[in-house]
Amino acid sequence: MKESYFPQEIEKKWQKIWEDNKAFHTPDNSDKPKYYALSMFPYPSGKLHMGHVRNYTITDVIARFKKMQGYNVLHPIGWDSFGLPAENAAMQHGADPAKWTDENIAYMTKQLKMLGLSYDWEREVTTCKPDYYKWTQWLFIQLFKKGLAYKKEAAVNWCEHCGTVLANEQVIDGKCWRCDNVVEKRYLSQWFFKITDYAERLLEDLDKLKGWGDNVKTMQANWIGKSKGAIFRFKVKEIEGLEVPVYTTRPDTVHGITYLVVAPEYKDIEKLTTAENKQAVEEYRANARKMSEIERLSTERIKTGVPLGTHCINPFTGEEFPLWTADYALVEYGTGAVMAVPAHDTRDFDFAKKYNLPIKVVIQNPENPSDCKDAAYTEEGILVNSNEFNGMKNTEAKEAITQKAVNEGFGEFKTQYRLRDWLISRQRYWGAPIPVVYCDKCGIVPEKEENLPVMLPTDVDFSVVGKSPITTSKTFEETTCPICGGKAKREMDTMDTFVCSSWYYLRYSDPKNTNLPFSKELVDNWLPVDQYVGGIEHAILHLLYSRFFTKALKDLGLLSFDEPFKNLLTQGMVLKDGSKMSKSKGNTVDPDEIFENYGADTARLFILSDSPPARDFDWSDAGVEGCYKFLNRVWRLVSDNQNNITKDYNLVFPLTRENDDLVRTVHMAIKGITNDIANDFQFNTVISKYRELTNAIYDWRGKKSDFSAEDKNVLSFAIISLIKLMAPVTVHMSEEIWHDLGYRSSIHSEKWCEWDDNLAKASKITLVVQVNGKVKDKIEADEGVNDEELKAIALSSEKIKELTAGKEIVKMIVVPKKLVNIVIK
RNA sequence: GCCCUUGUGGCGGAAUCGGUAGACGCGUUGGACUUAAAAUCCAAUCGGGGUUCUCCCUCGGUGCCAGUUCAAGUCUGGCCAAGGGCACCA
Repeated sequence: MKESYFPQEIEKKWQKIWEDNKAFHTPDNSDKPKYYALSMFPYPSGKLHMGHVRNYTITDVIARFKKMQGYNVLHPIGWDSFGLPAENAAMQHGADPAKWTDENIAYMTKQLKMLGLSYDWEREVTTCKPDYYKWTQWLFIQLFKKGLAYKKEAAVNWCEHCGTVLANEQVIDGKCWRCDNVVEKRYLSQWFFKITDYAERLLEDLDKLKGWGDNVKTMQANWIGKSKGAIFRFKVKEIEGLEVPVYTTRPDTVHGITYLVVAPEYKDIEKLTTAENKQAVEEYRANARKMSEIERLSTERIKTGVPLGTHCINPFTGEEFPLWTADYALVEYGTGAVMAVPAHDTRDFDFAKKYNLPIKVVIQNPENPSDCKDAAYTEEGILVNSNEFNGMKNTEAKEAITQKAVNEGFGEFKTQYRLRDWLISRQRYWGAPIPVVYCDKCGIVPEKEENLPVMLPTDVDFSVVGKSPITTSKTFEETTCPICGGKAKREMDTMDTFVCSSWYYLRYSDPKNTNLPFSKELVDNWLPVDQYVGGIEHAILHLLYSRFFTKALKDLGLLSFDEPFKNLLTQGMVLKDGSKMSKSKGNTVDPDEIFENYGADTARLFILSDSPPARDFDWSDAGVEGCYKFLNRVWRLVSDNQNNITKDYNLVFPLTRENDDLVRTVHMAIKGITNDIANDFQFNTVISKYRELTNAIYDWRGKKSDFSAEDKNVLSFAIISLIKLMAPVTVHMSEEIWHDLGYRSSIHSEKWCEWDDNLAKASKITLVVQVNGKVKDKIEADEGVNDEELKAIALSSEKIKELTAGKEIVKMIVVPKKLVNIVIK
């Protein structure tokens, strides 16, 4: 064994051996129970960043730990390789997106291997390869046949910078999630997945996800946005047979309506506008169209609107009230029309104040009645001015009033969701083509399954501006109809990359299947994912889409489970000097440099050491240095003592006192480390326990001048246990030391260390003696003493005698083997 | 406005059940080794006060204010702050 630690040499050597031996290949058939550990797969952007390093290290340690615990572990990796950056590179540098992507994958693969990750490379999946996107297209067709994929004309989010539409989930604060440019509304015919059909199940099943954090679950619940209320239909006074339906969560306030608002884009708005009001309404609508989404949705903005000139009748009161249009009503939500009750809604109140509309109070707090002249009353209360409902609690009136509307035929109970259907078509080249053709005779027709994949054309011109490069292909658009065989045109849009990433974790179970995206047997065998690890930024997007896909594929009979990810760990960001690492701030740390200077084991150890995985992690050069020093310290511990370490050690009890203590310390470390990993993967405390154990062995060693046979056995036990406990983290160093100690097989196939509960505790206890809850003394006692003996020991302490002299002892509380509290008066 | 998460030394963070607050590390300070440096090792390190001063005693302390309890970082109620999510969603 070398005297000094040379990580670069060791790491290269073992990486090659593991690769040559296919050490991390996972068989489908095994007697062992399965465990599926998964990191969110990367976009091949070019180089790994520290966020990747953290993500993959966490999952790798979990995978290796579970393997040592006796599981058949599936730990795959792949590439989310469709998407705009490849296409932008093509446009800027004239590169071929496929080639650009391949080169990035090659480089990043090299980096992943340098990190010593235990991937089964035979299961690698790349979403931009035809053998993968064939099945993305096939799944699209299955969804289409089920009515879950459909095309419609709709107001959609358009990003001018990216030249494509976006899903609602990809618009953050009115801006594009990728380029941060302001998104505008356009009316376009686009492909959607009917995720709204699954709104209730997606919401309800969140309760099943015990292994997910509440933050992610509430984000999803908010996004789905379920609310319960009522639909009321109001007859229009001036137009026979025309009704305006509204959705409200406050049916209890229906007697307080003083006007009604429809969105500027409301479908019947032209019919509802009188000739005198037409010009003003048209102007208002034109203005609303021009406004950006951000401006329009700003809650800061003063509300505006114009009257339409027509009126509705409130069937509960017979009162007439005017119709207005105002852009605070949203066409996409509810019915696009709102009943306005200014007395009990702050938005309606502001609007009524501005336009001098009447305010009618119908809910009151009997203790402290308000006339609602200065502000809306939005709390609970008792109904007034509400005919037969007067005196009823408003919470009860909600149901009673809706029931009346149901009975009389002008309303119903209604549950409403905010979730909209998922817009999946993109006007871009580098994505999976939507496998659909347009035939003049047969209409919209899916491509025949045996013709899949619909290949991306390669004869395209990336220099075009203002349209998708795919439209420049001379071969792509013209095709024949799969039904009638006549001339037909292909769909020119490709799919959102989030479609590709919504099922990749299923493909890993059966990555080479050429007949199906995966066999039902294998997917049911491996899934659900036991531990998924990734960034919080996917809390809604990817995780919601994947849950939807799983449920839809279950309904299609392709698999048998309805949630894909049993446990989810959302790791925190990697920061430097308190802020997120980014190129623009110039505070990035290049993983390559760390590997080169310190080795992957140091990088792995450090990125796990300072913070629990879910929290943000502050990268510091001093911290890396500290971890490197620790590894050197461990190395020296072994190399300085190698003559006294034997792999065939044999502990014979009883041991001498000091040796007994060290053996107990090792057992405590095994127990503590195992429990810390089981308890939400607290790797930071795991690593502190590596250090404690190392310190304990050094202390023990410092007291020895020569070694007895027993000493050698105990030292061997301690050091070999330490190396094994560290193996999931410092994968190369542990393997090297293991072999230096004479073992032939890989440490990573070893069984995880076990502890004996009788030994995983100190032989002596420190009895804490409190008087009235304050610590007054600490006394060493034997581990086996009972409660009565502890009381006696406590009372025999000189200090305690002094403090209790002349006082009455009211009672004594004993915490077994720990503490005695003496209560005195 | 609503929802979620988090508040502990100079810093990152420990502390299964309510039972010794500050593990482990970083930083800092002092020391050993060395011609010197690097590396390594040893020691100290929450604050106030006291003292017979390398020992030791005492009071306070986990965002704030109350409460429950023999005992609260931990439980309950009410606040405050930071981060994140949603938001003219009727």
